[in-house]
Amino acid sequence: MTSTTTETNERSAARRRVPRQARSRARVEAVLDAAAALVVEHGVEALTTRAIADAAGVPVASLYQYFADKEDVLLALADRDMAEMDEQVLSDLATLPVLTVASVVETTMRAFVTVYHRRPAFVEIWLRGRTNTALHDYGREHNRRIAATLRALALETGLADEGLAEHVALLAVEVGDRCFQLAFEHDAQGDPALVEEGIALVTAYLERHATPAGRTGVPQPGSGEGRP
Amino acid sequence: MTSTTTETNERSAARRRVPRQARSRARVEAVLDAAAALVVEHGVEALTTRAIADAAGVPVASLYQYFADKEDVLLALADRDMAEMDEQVLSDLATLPVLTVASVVETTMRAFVTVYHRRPAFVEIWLRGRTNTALHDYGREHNRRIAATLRALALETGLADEGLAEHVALLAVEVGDRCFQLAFEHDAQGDPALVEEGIALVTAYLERHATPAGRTGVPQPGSGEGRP
Amino acid sequence: MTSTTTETNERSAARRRVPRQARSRARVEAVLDAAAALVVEHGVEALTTRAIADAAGVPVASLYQYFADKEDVLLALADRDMAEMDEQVLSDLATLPVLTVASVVETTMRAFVTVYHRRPAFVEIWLRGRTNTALHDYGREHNRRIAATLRALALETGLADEGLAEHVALLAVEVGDRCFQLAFEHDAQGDPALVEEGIALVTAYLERHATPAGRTGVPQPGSGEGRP
Amino acid sequence: MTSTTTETNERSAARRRVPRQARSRARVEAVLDAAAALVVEHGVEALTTRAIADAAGVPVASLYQYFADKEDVLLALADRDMAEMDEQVLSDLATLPVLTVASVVETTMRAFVTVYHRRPAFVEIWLRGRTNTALHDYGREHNRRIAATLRALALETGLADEGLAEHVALLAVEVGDRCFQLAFEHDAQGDPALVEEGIALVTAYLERHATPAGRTGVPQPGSGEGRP
DNA sequence: AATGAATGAGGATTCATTCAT
DNA sequence: TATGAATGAATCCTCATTCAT
Repeated sequence: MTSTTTETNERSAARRRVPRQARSRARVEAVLDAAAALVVEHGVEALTTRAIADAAGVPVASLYQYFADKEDVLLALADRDMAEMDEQVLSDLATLPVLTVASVVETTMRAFVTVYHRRPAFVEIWLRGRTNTALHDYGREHNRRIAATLRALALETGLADEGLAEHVALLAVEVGDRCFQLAFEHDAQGDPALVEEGIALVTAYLERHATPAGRTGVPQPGSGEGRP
Repeated sequence: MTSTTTETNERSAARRRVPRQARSRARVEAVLDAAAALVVEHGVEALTTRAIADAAGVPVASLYQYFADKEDVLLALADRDMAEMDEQVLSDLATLPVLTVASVVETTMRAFVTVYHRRPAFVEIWLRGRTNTALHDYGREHNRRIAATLRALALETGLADEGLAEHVALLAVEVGDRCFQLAFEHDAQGDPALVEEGIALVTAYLERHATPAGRTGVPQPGSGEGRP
Repeated sequence: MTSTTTETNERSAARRRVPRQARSRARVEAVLDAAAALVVEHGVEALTTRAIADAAGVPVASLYQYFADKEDVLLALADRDMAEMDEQVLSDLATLPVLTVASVVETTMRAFVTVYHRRPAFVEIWLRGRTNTALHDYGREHNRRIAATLRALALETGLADEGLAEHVALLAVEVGDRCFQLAFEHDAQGDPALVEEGIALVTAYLERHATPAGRTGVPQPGSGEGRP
Repeated sequence: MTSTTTETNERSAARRRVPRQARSRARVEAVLDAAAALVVEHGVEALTTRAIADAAGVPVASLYQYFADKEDVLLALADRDMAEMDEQVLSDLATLPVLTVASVVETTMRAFVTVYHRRPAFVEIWLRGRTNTALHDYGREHNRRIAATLRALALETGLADEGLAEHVALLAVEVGDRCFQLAFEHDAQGDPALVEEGIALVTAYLERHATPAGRTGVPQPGSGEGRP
């Protein structure tokens, strides 16, 4: 299995006019942290460049040294947590001795919940901030990437065969995503009942597209010599 | 069975400060038509009071005679089409001689598609306009109402029993909604494959919560003395 | 002879999005007066919307009620004085018992000087403010109009015949304009010697394109029953 | 006759804080070439330090190593072409066997046209870029210098006598300049008719200030032992 | 009921220029 | 000499909404 998303999920190239490498690490992080705090407190819609700059203790103009524009800050924020999300999913899946559609779905979705719990800002940005167009698009795009990765995993391991269309995988991810949005809408911890139902829902759907082995289980591939 | 939503779907009471009766019918319709056209052409985000007023040929200030605020226009627009949606769903369901979870889900979802095809503005507002906070909330609320109605129908007809939790019904509706969002994202007619998958997905999920009769079928209740 | 410019010189229609009639006279004048004062004091380049608004005692937003944008204010300012300029030219020309190229040129150019003396802001805007693109364009356009009007006069009265090309008239006006720019560059009253030279220059040039009568003189047409 | 302008036309001393010698020739030229290209493509107003730096492939900060500030780049650009202009005028004038006011004016003005044709960037900067304050001032200043030089030539050769005031010479140059601005406003090649008229105009004016010999002709001074 | 007029309240960006290294 | 990084300082403009009439 490979990374959930290719590299740390690079945002649309066109957008990133600012050389990421060049960013002064510490200050950039300060800006992101400040933005995250503001988002948790007031929501994505209320975020303004001045608020971020003030909270981070940098001039507004410096924001534009590190980020292409305001939305780029938001996307960087999403990127940061999403990278962690990807890692969590990967490492959790790696612990499974036996893979089934059900166990993969459950493990993946619980990994999401784990990160949501750890990152309140991510809940605000990723689950509740979708009214922001940039985040909306980012969400679609990332879901597409996740779907592709998980589909690849399923094909590699034999949980599914080529008959598993890409749009089916995407639908599963999108739908799981919506379950989380619902579960975390008013509840910072996520309504457990809704999370359970979400897992059941996605599982039920994907089992329809699974191979017999996908339902009964296949051993974790390369158990022992997994790739870095 | 009763109306899919109670009355013509009253938007949050607090919002509607303007007496509906008082509205000068013709002008209100002109405003809504103008807004609908603008939304179809430029999307929900680009809608401004002045644009609406200009397009409708009324002074901006008059908008506030008919609507509480800008978002109220949007909601009225949604209401208008949503009422039609509810009717379509009801009448289509009424034609079913035998109800099953599968047939109810399919009929309902196809009724949605029918209206989406008929109302391009509705696609723009309801499926693509969710970046607007008011519409986002309206969507959640309406989905909740649809879920309640359909759940009531399922309980009445025996497709499901009391064990069918409200949040399960809501999840099904929300998830179906997401399928439509995906299907209509770039395609004004809706990607047929995604629609099919959506139907399959919701059906698979709800059959898990159905009674045996829900899977085999129950006769259309009161077949012969249909509702008004 | 007709008006120097058709109507009060309407600025490019495209620009004027704001209905002039609707403007609350007094406030608009206040804005223009404030802007004029600022221009005289700090020059055209230094003019900002906030400075204008503050000086006029109106909110910045109100500026946009009366004017399409910042440049529109400048153009309105130019319009105001230019209308006066046109009138001065017309009435001064009307007093000439006999018209010659020389007398028309001299009278016209002295009328300009008269208005420049009366309107310091006009000197700043019209003669020194040409670094502003909008004013630059306005200048070209107005010069074109003046040239057309004066050429028409020359043809009507026989000072010149059809051989007087439009671009010749324009060149004469543009060149006279440059003389004024030079004369008033550092001198609020205009360097008299340069003004004289300017008159001589334009006269010498246009006499090359004049009819014999244009050099010897023709009676003021309609002397006695002039047009309204 | 001496150089049209003293040395390579030194821009206002105060401005040039950067030692010319110190400039890394190649990079300086790269910057100027890049700036010239940008000016031709987007006009003077659109020029920014970053655009120049990017196009030239040097860091923005390095610009300040070679030039005092942004406008200094523009002025250096103007200088470069203006030096060529001066040379063209001088060499063209040197070919005249007989000097008259008319031939000097015509030769000079045609030399300008020659260079305008050769240097599109110069047209953009010198003729169309006058909305830039620095260039506006540079223009005035250079015209003054040209006027002084040509007046000196006229006095030396006897085309005019001491009665030819400096401001007369300046007016002639300024007015010729305006003719070019008009001729090249929309036409990269310059409207020939306007150029002709301009020559006629300036000639007609200066002949009023010429000596009889200025009208009939004087031999090219030192024909045979030209200047270095 | 209708509306012309007014405005409060921001908000995102751009850019030339300067230093510390 | 070269330059990556930082930033001070403004600026224009939009828009929803409210009154007085």
